[in-house]
Amino acid sequence: MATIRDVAKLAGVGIGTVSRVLSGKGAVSSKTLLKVNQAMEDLNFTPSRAARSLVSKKMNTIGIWGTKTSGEINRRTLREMEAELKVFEIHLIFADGELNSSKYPNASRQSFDKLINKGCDGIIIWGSDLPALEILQIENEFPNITLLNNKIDLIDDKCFYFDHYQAGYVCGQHLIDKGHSNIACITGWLETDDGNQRYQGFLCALNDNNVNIPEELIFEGDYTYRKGYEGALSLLKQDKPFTALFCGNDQSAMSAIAAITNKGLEVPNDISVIGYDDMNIARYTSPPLTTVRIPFNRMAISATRRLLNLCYNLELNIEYDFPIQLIERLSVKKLYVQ
Amino acid sequence: MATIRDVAKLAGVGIGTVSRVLSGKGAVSSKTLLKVNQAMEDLNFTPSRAARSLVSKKMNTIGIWGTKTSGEINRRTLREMEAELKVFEIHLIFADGELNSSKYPNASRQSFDKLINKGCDGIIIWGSDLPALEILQIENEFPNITLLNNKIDLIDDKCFYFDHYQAGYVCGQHLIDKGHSNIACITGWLETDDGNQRYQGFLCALNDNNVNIPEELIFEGDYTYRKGYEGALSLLKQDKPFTALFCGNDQSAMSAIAAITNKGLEVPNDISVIGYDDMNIARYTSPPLTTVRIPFNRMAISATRRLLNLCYNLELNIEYDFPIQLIERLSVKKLYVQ
DNA sequence: ATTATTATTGGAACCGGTTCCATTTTATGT
DNA sequence: ACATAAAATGGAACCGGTTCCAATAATAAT
Repeated sequence: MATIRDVAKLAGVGIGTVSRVLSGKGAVSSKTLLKVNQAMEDLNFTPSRAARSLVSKKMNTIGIWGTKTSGEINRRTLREMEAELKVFEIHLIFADGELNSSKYPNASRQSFDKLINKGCDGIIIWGSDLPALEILQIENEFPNITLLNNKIDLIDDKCFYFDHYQAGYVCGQHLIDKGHSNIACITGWLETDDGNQRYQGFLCALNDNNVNIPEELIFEGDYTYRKGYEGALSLLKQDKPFTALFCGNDQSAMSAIAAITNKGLEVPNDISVIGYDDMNIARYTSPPLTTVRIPFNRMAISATRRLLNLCYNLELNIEYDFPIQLIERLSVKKLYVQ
Repeated sequence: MATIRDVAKLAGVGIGTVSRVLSGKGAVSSKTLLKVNQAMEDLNFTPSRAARSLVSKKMNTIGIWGTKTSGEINRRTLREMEAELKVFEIHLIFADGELNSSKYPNASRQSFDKLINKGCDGIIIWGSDLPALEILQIENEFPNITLLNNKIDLIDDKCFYFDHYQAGYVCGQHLIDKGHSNIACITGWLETDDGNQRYQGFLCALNDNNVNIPEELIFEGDYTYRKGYEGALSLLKQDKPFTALFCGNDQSAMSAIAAITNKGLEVPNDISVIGYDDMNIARYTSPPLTTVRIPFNRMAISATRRLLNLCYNLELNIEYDFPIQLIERLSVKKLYVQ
């Protein structure tokens, strides 16, 4: 509740001096420094965010935006992002328009305008809901954006993403290396870029090894438990036997395993299953899940830092390379030819 | 970027008039209203949050605070809370001090002061990390708080919680109703109130039915997958056979089932398992998980609304009663005495 | 000792809203 | 038509910081 003028009066100095102490910029003699600090202490003074924002035209707030996929944002990831922000007293808010951009063309664009104008200093755009062209347009007017899990060549230095294609390839190759050639697939959400990429990579691995996969053994999922379960059930019903199953993420892999097990089959003895993400629970399932690990947190942190650099002229370290890693556990088994 | 003065100039009126149009309070003739609205439209005017906050002394932001348990905050819950807030253009921020209050006494209290002074208008305190006495003290100085998953009698109208005791009781009773009398338990995190309550309720049910449970069959967990897995392994190693297992939450139940299965036993044929929470995945496990459903989202929304009422003199509807519900699936089986 | 530099300091002006009151315009009553 | 009440309006003052510059004090140079 104490203002800078209260502090100035108590310390017997001018408000300019207090301001200089606050910012640490500008010369202040050591005696005055002491007096002012004491006064601030005595009055339990905290500078008003609002007043600061008013003059600096910075909200000290950044937003996360992403209509579709942000539902799955991991709380741990958010916490780590916040830890980065807290150092600079920046707030993190959710800038999701619940408006779907395809349903209301320009709606998302408008919500962006408002946000960037008044709501926050920069935005992390999560996922690939917005067409690249629109993002480029936005970036042109408002350079303070960063892309997470999306890649646009023209602004590559603001993009943080994995090579999902390669990760998908690794999964496919792994199943083949283990001797499988009758392989089924429950895809991720194909409306998202990354869902598509991991699927294409997987397909490419099979192709490179001259393994082909009948259409009936491809089930289009959407990353949910439900689709994983239903997908496995549906695949099992086809008249095409398979010994291995690639799932677009761990969630669908887990529920697919449940479905397979509930049908009286065994993983991995009857069917091997490979997931994608390495969720926490992946090591505590039955059987423990073979999957591909994505260092998502590190990526999110770099996206955050890049945005901080953009918004507040900082020079935090950033990384752009996020290697994926195959985690072999017990849900994929070597197939010996009888 | 346009200010209220720009609008006033363009519309040919005074700034007071524009302000009146903005707030909707105070008399404005219909012609001026039209002119002003047109000017705002033309200039794509959005009032500055910072300027508003400066004079209103409201940050239009509320915080969520909770050091320990907030790690598990469900993203869906957060989204629903935000939907409530968005209507009033209120931001939601995380006010977590990562400081543990027991490790740094008063640290949490201080972070509170700062937050309430300058950072946000009110705070939802999640869980029971802070001692009741301290919360009461805080509430005395800063009435704009709301408790989620915590109960303090003196400020009951600001508390939103379940009867975890009763829910625990229901779980215990259910196992007994199904004919079990050799029952093991992997507790939730006993350092949290709700972890304790569900455990005590469970114990009470057994006691009321004259079932007693040897100490060896109680494993102290902490809600994590890891402890669920380790706990089940540890219980299995004791020399005390049991036919049913109560777990403090679904996560530990799931990993306990995995551990049991990996040891070559079957759920529910050898051991019945009951969980707690009804997570999304609970219906897609093998076997599908019997559990108790907690309408957490509804509770969080009421806590949010109550806080809105407090902070901004609103009168949104609130509910205080959140009935729990036993969800019977297949992980608990009726035991027939041989 | 005197002047030129440099360090320190105080405070007016400003950021963009809201509040409030004096003033002008319009409507109502007789 | 005139007095009076009510409606509409303009803008100064303010919220609590930052910025910037003129004024003053301290130090160095001649």
